Amino acid sequence: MDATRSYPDAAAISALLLAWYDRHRRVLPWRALPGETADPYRVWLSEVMLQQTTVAAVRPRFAAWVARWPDFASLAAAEEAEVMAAWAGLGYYARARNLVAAAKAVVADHGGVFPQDEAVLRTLPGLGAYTAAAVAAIAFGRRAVVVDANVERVVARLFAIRQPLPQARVAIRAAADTITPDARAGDFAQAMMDLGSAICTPKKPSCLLCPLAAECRARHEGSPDALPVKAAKKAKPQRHGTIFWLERDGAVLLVTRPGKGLLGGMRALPTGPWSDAPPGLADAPVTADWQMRNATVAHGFTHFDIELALAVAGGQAHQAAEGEWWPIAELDRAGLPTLFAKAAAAIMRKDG
DNA sequence: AATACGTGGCC
DNA sequence: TGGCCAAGTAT
Repeated sequence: MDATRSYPDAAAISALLLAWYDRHRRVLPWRALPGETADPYRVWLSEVMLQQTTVAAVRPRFAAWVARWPDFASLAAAEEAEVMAAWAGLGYYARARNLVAAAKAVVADHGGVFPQDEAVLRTLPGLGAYTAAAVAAIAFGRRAVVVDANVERVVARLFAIRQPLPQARVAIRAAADTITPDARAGDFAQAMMDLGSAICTPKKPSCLLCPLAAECRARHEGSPDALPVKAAKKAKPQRHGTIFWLERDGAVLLVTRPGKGLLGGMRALPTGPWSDAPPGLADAPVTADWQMRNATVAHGFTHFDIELALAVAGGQAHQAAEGEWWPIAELDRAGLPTLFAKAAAAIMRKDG
């Protein structure tokens, strides 16, 4: 390249990237086709579903969701338990609670019309800095600095920002601001994310296919795959617990977990305390002839791993238990988080 | 600022 | 196969 020219060059980047996007943009169910107007509800819903969640996982869930709750009004009127069950398996369940709360706020506080202003969007539950900016840009064409993990990676490489994350976020955001155009802000944001997803990947980026290669400082300096630098991960603690499977007349006892915290608001199998050592039969939901199974269920959360023992009882009369008796044949429809779906599957396999 | 908060796919 | 990673938010 011309050594006398400075790079990365903001105007060149947005023009090159938008031209690339016009040729290579992904077709996604929530994304407007060229010339179409985006549906703000669908944009918002997709952005929330996509928080820390892959396109492949979201795709079928998005279709089912919009078939059931096609707009803010229907979602605002939905039964919370049904919403939580519909979210089961997607993780980060506060997102589902916040979807309902935000839909109610749109109806109650904004006349049923989704606000277009980034700062107002930011006040809705579940819309943080990223999502408010993404919705403002993608749904409403507002200029907004949209920074997700893809943009962080692309920008860290374009500008060769070597400070480690998360401290680099300030510099990355400032750099992203300099390359965000006034026009086609939504396309620019989606283009950055498509580029990060398909070309400027975390490992083995395809620089030979990258429309921004000539503008990329990390590329010129030799090792774009080394950026962004990330802080070392902490070790995950190992915890232990017991899941209690109580059967009666072809039904199993389910509880609803407290509204906040881990798996908050979700249907679940009863568990005892989760601790550093196997707790055995402590805190069983009722007094019964509990039998410990040999197998255990292992599950990894973001910040700890857990191994759960399985205790089974049934077949005799016992005291009233708190919860719902759920037909085992319909357990698929209970909306159990993956951890409990795994445990139920293990128990019903009989090897559990 | 640091931590809590899920899950599935990929290599 | 186990670590890494994903269109983050709330507190």
